[in-house]
Amino acid sequence: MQKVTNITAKTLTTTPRDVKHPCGECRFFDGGIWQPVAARSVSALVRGFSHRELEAKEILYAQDEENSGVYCVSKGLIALRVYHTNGRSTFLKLAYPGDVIGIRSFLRNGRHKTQARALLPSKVCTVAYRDAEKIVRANSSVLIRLASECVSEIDRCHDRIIATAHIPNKQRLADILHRLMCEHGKRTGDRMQMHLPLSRMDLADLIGVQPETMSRLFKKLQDDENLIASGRNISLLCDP
Amino acid sequence: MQKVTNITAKTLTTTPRDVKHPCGECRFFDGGIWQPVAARSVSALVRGFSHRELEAKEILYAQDEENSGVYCVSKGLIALRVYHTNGRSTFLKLAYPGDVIGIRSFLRNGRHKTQARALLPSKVCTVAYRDAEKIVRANSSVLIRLASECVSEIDRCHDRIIATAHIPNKQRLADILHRLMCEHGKRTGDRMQMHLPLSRMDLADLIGVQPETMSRLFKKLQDDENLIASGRNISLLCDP
DNA sequence: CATTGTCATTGAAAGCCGTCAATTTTCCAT
DNA sequence: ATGGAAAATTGACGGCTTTCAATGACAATG
Repeated sequence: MQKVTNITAKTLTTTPRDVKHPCGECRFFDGGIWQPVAARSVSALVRGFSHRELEAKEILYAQDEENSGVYCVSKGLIALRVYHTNGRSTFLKLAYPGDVIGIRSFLRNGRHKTQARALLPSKVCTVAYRDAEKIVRANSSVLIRLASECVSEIDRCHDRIIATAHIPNKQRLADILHRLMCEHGKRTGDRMQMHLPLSRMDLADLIGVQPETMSRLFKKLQDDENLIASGRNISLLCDP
Repeated sequence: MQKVTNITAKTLTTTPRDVKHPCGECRFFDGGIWQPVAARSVSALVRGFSHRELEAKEILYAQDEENSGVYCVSKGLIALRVYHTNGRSTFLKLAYPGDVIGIRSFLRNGRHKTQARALLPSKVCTVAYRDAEKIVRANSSVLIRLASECVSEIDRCHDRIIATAHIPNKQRLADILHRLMCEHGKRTGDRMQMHLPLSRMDLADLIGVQPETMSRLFKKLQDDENLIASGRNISLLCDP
């Protein structure tokens, strides 16, 4: 079993000690959560690893569901949202390819506090809880990267808290549309155009207003700024 | 040096290998960040450890200052706040005894994004960056607890984002006053009374409204609820 | 004691947002 | 293609918040 050291192990062999890293082909391999990892942990990674293709609107995990591992978005777009007992909901985060989600419930070994739903056809890679836990225990570098992700998440939360307190909703909507345009838009002349991946209600829950107010914010942006909106088709003037 | 294994090492000896844990006397020792820690890390803990007594209004660390370690509040009350370029500010957190602060800038080895200022005469224990970093590298259990702190912080941020979006400001102020009363109030008859550790402006920045609005919220609470306020002296009816 | 600056309060006007109700549009499955 | 359900829009109105300006309360300072 161990008599030959195979220097191409990473890409070719399948023996337990020399298996291929399951994220090796991923374009987020560098800078990803699972890399670097000790060679002896790669087999655990392989064991716990699984893909999942999601159609738009399909649910990756439900609120209050038990955590079953660490998820990494590899394609598409995932919405993280909390439903409240009074029927309302709050849109907490957009997870793009490369983003890791489910970390909180993984680290506390508890239930998801949010629902994760695909907004676009998506692909998500999962490392099952039991194996992820082993890997984290054996590789403190993975734990450091998980902690870094948490710190970044805290920063984003603070940014949102600050923006909610100090930036008018019209401006916040404009900022969000600009960011979405950068991710999803295509340039046509001096304008950018896209098909919004979010409904008006999603946007309302993201900013924290009622759907009626969201309609009115859109109208104002169409008057003041250089926005053209027809349903989910949006067009914006490019930056000055 | 190593010929006798001293089973009372933790409490008595002072040799490098058997030093006393600096947090041993602290009432937050159990459940604290630095416990348990490998015996060989205790000397690093001692080396990096320092107290600091703060008067009210004194600054523990300034915004944009380089992180110099991990701080643990042991007495008093610390306010974490962000100042914005336009002169406004946002009150991000109240740190009570037992709370650990400065984790974010420690984990990213960067600058503080917030200012930490004492609201009451306080005592803060610091583990200097260099030593804290060594201890974390050698004790993954410490890193796990740091990550747990981050997860809790994310939860608190989400709670605040949700409350901002869905709970009227008057109610949020009442909730905050109730929480403060639990920490700082003294019972007198069927009422609780306290000296507010926060100014009206602090409260305004905590809720995200202007000082004028905070005044009016106070007035409404005095009309509707059973609140009596005179300056920083506050009195509330106890829970039903 | 007077002064000064900060904090807190109050009033008035204007703007923004929530709610309710009605209507129109869009989306999806038949 | 078409009918029905869900999403989105619109109007009216009331309530809450901001802004600006002025005033009052208080503590520190000379």
